[in-house]
Amino acid sequence: MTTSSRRDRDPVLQAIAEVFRRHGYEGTSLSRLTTATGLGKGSLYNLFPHGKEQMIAEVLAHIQRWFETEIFVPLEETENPSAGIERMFRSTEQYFQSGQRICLMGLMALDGDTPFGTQIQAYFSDWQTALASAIYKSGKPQEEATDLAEEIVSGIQGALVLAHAQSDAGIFLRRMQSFRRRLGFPCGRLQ
Amino acid sequence: MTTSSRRDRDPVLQAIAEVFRRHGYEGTSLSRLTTATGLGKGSLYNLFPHGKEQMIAEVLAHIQRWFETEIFVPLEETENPSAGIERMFRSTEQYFQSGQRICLMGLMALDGDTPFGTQIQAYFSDWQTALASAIYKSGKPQEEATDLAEEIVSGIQGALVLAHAQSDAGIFLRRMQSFRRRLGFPCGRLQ
DNA sequence: CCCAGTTTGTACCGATCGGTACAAAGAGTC
DNA sequence: GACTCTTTGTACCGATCGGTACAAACTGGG
Repeated sequence: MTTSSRRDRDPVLQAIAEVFRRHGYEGTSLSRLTTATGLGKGSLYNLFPHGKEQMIAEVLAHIQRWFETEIFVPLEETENPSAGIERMFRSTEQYFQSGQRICLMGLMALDGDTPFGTQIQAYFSDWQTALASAIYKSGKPQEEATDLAEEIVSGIQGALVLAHAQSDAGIFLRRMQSFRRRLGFPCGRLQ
Repeated sequence: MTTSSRRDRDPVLQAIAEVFRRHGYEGTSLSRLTTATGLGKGSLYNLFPHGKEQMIAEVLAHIQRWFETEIFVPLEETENPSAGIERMFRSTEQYFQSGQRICLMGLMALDGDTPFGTQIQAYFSDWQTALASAIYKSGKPQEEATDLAEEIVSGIQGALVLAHAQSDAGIFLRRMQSFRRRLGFPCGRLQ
């Protein structure tokens, strides 16, 4: 551990994540990873001794951590639930680059038999729980809060799918506005 | 063309489609296809001379055709828009096996650089257009009809993602009920 | 029953897969 | 500058990839 090691891991991990997002787990080959990161196999296997599986595991863990600290915790802890929810919308729009970026958790959820089922499950249920809690605190009855949270969390995933299918980021942003309206946030009616 | 040829294509195509659904395009290997179909490579390349790419192309075309005749056209042509919409919900629930089955179009939309972008685009915009038309005919203003159609089409995709992530088909069915409610269909409030 | 045409299994192709071995190069310490 | 320890590029591994060649087995029509 002379110089880099820890310091250089993060940007490399980010580049790797983007490859997984674009090609899925099985479509991500080591050659794609070497070109995307600019590192040779030697360096990659030095940083991630267990290869592809360690890479995807660390990428997923990194995503989970980011959402946890940046979105889920603020959602649950805020004393101003509306502000917390609005912050979630903004962070989400930013993270997914207004719909141009895919949700790797959602992609992995569809991909079938990964060994990360429980991790993916936790990601989505954490999100929904945190959001439901904030909506509940904002004054809606518990039952409705849970239902709205499910609607929004799944709706975000669907918006990403549709936006990507149509190559139209506007769809994603429009859906996000629709969720705000649904929660009674002031943001103007349609469009 | 002595016996089978045309007749046997369909069940084989169905088995192939299931493999694509479970593993994505890049994750679908010829060995998986041979075991899933029970056919050897020789037979597969006899039915689909251009290999994997022809298979996925025919699978997508088959899906497109099915939705077109079974859902989109009835949606647009019905004189009773509410009945047409309810029929769409039922067909959709049935097709996706109450959320246990994945939407291959949605998966391909996420998968990135496929040569089927326009086909995928058409699938979703056809769906949205047909649904918006039915909602409009049911009495909602055009602007709202378009928005609701976008909400529901993307919402279905998101419901599939979430249901698969949580291994809980109930999520999908609950979302579908929510859409019905949203359109003013009688189906009881929450749950 | 024979024969044209089809369907099938098997062997094989070069390319690429994920992963390993290891020697050369780099970098911090003294 | 010599000595560690880490990082890197390269060559190589067996396995599998998508795809082809082709002879044997099958099939219905005459």
